Amino acid sequence: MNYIDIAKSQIDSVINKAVQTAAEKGLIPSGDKLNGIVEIPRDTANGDYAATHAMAGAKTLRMAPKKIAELLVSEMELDGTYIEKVEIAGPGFMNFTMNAGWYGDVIANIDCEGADYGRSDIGKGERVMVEFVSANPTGPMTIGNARGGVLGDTLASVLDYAGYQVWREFYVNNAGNQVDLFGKSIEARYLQRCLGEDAVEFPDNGYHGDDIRALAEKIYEKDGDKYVNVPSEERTAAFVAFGLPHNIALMQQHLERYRIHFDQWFLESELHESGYVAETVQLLADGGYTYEKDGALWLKNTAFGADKDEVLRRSNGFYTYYAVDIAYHRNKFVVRDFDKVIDVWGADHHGHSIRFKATMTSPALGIDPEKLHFLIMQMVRLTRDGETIKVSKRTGKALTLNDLLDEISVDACRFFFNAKPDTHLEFDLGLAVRQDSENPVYYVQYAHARICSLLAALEQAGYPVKKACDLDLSVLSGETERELIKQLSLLPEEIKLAARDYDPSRINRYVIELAARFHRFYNACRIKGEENAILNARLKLADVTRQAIRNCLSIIGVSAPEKM
RNA sequence: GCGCCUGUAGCUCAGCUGGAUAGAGUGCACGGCUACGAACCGUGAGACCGGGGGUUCGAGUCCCUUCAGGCGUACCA
Repeated sequence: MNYIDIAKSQIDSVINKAVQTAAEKGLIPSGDKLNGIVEIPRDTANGDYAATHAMAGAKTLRMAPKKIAELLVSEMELDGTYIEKVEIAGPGFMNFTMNAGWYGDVIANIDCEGADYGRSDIGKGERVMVEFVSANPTGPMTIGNARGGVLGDTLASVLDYAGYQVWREFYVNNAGNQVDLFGKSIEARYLQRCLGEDAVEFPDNGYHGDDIRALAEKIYEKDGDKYVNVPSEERTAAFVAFGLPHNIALMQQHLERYRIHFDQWFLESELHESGYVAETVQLLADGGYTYEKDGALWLKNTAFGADKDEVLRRSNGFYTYYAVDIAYHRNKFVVRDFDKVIDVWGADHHGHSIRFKATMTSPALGIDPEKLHFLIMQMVRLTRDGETIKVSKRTGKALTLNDLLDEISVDACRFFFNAKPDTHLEFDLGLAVRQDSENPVYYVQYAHARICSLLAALEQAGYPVKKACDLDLSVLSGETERELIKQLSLLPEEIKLAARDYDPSRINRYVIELAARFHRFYNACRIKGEENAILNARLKLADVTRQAIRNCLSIIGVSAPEKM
């Protein structure tokens, strides 16, 4: 249950009935619905909820906002609602205060829903795929993947809570140019290992990382110099066949460490081998959306509104990533029939996403482009002592995800990287180690641990937590108590908004505020030693807060420790 | 040049479909455990919301323009 919705809809209907009554009595010109909204005021002095209808209706009713508010309030029927009182303030706000019954029911509801508190069915069981990370298997994952991983995984959890049927997928680029380069890079290191550093030149644009040397070394340990005298093509093929599975297994291992688990690792090679890429390109050609130029096959993407055309098949006969991507998305929608697909991409792909969206409108593909959403996350800026560090996988200077996890706990890392997608995230390496004490994740975890020991201590003293329905929760009328309950009531709404806006970082901000309000309550209100009615009610409040924090941390993929 | 993202307190960032006196955290200065966890709480100082126009009862939020930074604009992915 969403007690925000309940309160808002009650207020909305009370206002609309008042408008009708006033119109019937001839106090206002018409009984049309007024356009205002019901919102939660920042300042608690302005009540629990505020309605703007009187101000919004000033023009159509040709009356002063305050006058309208006075009229409406005098015609309001509050019986049978959660509303305790209505006050008029400021330029014409109608401020509503909820009664103790509402506050009590918020707690009783959480008590009843438990681990499911926050769930809703706005997703209606639609099947949604979240494709994320999808890092090239040519090297280790970077700090950018650390961000994309948390973003995708947490978004998937949010969508799950919002009632979608979620599928997590990793797209493995195990074919194409970069893989060739990968093979040639290992080849060069291998030959250098066998014949000496100066024996062969390292390929232009090759992968310079130490991981490539390590792969060459592994091959040498296993097979010695048996590849020195075989044709280059055969040699690189063997190295790729060894290197890719090795790297993919490593990525899986590191992502599991990062608490990310995919439902599927989809291999690009399958699209080639099944002939699906060729078939998809043929569809576009048959539709008349392609042309040949300089020996290559081009897609008339400008016909779909893009700013440029794209090469689908290079003059050397190989398909481009673009053609393969089209085939992959056709597979997602046409073959696997997902209702919605979200691709989490870095900002360095945003130009591609715009052009790709245009391609998706092609009638030849049979895809509804509205079902595809790109979540573009901005780059992580790595700095050390305020200076920006340029990172590149090719030069091998990137800080890897696994290195990062050696320094920072998974909890802190996941919490830190669950930031708003469209902000440029700054990550200071000098601060990385200190991140432990600075990261707000510990603030939230502390609140959880605190509640756990509190409940344990009180239970030991003979005060176990009771069921909400056996308690008189109306005694929770203090300011810190009510502020905490209000925050608790907000969780289902927050998850809904996070799902709607594809912004799982809302959960971070929500749970920090929830922890803050608990700490405030805890400092202001004693539990032990109070008379039984108050003791039991406050204990219950602490208990449902623990539950809500737990649910949030579970969405973010952060542990909820009972002791710290 | 064109396209996308960003510009809010010293620093890192919130600000929901326009709403009341622009908020946190951190840092700084103070104060709070003979009381359920002080990894906590409270008080104070700190903001021409990048600049300039416009829309209206009302703009950090919408529109135009301008400046600054990031990322794109490959027969790489």
